[in-house]
Amino acid sequence: MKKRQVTSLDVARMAGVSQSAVSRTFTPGACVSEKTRLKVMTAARLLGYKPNAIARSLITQRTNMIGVVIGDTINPFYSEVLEETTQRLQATGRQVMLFVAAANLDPGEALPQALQYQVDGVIVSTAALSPQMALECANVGTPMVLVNRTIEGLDIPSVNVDHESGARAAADVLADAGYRRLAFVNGIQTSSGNEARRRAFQRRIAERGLPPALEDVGSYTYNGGFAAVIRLMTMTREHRPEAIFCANDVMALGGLHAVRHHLGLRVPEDVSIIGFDDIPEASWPSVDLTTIRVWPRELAARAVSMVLGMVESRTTTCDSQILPVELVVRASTRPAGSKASATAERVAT
Amino acid sequence: MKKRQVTSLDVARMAGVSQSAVSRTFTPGACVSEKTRLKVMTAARLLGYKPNAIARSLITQRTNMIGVVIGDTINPFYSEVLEETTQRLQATGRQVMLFVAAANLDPGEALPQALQYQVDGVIVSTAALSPQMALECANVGTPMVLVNRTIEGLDIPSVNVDHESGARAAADVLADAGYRRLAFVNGIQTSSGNEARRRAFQRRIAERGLPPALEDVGSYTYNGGFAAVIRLMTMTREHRPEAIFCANDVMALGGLHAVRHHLGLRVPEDVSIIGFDDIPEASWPSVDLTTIRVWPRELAARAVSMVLGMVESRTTTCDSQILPVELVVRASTRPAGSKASATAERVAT
DNA sequence: CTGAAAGCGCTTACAG
DNA sequence: CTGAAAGCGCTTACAG
Repeated sequence: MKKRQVTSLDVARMAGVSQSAVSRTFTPGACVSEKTRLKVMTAARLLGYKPNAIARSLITQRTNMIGVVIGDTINPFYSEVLEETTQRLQATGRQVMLFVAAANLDPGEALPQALQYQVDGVIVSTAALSPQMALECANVGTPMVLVNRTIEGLDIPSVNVDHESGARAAADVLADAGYRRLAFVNGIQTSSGNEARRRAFQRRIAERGLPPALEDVGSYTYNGGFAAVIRLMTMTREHRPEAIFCANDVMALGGLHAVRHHLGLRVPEDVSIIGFDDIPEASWPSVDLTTIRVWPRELAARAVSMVLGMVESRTTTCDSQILPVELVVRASTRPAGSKASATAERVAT
Repeated sequence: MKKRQVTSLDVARMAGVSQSAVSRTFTPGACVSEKTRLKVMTAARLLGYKPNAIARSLITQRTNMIGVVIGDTINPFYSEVLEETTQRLQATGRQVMLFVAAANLDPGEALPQALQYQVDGVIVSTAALSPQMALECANVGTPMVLVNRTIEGLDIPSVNVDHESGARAAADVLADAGYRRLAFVNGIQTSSGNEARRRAFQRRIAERGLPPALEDVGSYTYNGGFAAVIRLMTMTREHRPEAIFCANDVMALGGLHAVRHHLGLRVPEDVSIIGFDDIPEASWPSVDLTTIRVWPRELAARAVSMVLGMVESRTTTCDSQILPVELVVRASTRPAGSKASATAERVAT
């Protein structure tokens, strides 16, 4: 059923011009007389001709495709990153070649595949990513930008939220509320963002004179957070944390539900919970989660202009960026003293 | 910084064989002696050679790329469809070229773009899609499958959930509970899925001897559902609905929150609410939404095998499929009589 | 402004 | 099994 493609030669013959003339007509800014252009356009319309982007890519050495690899599409945070990335790329006439890394695992063949398809650049937004992959990319000279992560030892351009300020703000909120026994629920421990949050949180706690926070792992998922919080909350009374900071909102949501509906305890009376991301669900009245707000769409926007900038200027380097975050105090944490401030305060970064 | 590409010719020279030999080594199932293969592989490794998929596509007339156009990535339902689609496609060595249609609008240039890139097939999962676009696709002979929608007058293969049974089940639940004044919140009225649900709901209501349901529109979004339900619930007492069926869960969630937290009313005591999709949030204890469960991943899986089947067999037609749905009774609807059945009942389809 | 021609990097009959 | 050669559909110097 696949019909033979109509090519520029077909159009040329019908229009009575050379094949070059057809090509020029479809190349913005090429020299063609109005008369020729008209002949070509009518013939093209009649035949239903559309230039073959693959053939063009081969000769121009540019595909206008950007590889986008993403880890966890189910997390609303990454859904927004993906949507914004794609729309921005489309707006500039680029195509996105999408790769989803199974369950936050190393994207494996994604990068090599993308490179075989000669993508002009790559945006990687996935917790797990082996340095080898990244190196391979660098070797081919394909621009790459990391979203919300870095790779130790490699100087790859990235856009990150300010993990440290966010984690410090979380520590401060809990310390201000007078808690002493805190806990931290890791996402994926090999993720650079997780590490940044964990370290900054522990350090700030120490600065505030509190004992180190207990740790557990929730693999960045709802169920993982649910289970981790159950484990923490069923410890003996002397160990049980008074407040829990989860490395992302999805886990915090799981934890919140575990506490309220599975353990039958109250938040924040029995335990405070704080998340990271401020996904839409966090502000639902029935949830009302204290969290650290980030701007996923801004993250995406920066990443897109970074890759495109590198593609245009034929570089593989550019300055990394760090975006500010904002503490959003809601009802899942106990306020400092008696005055409950439910307003969002800007975090100095 | 972009280095000159390593080509098969470079490898051939280093290995001391013809360029054809190199090509054969990288073509599964081609005839190459073990000796040649070894020479080629070592040279390739040394040079870091990877076949250029674009050049290959041009000559083989097959890109192994599938275009995927999606409407609303933020809706968890479509996130799952997208994730499953992509992973399945990747698993067969295909690439996905992603298009996201802004805010459920007509994808516009998405299809033409995809066609210029010579995608082998297209999976379209977006509420709005102009028939012209679809026709254009058909004219090029590119296989296309629609997910959860159809196009009136065109016989394009599709995978749909059983909108009708689902809507009937919703009508029955509400009629069984003894309600008389019902309402339906449309998603997007130009969406075929919305129409199917609306019509089946109204028809079933009539069959049960109830007056027609009031209607409003919520554009398939949380805020849209929130606003629509507020409008419905602030009507005069004699018009105000006793139960509301929303065309998807996202709107139902908005509606639920509007009722509980904005209007300060109780669900289901003051009004029953029922959704469609059974997204993860619907089963959160604090939500507990009665809904119609569908299987987004199964939808995606079918769509993928349909396109791939057509690609393999060089057809553009295949049988459409309809997947069953299941009523999930939770706490947002009043049970029939006094015996609350909180278990899921299979809907006959 | 226009056309003839080379060439992007590959696959695949074809002849050996 | 192997190599020389044609050709996929385009862009772009080059000469006119």
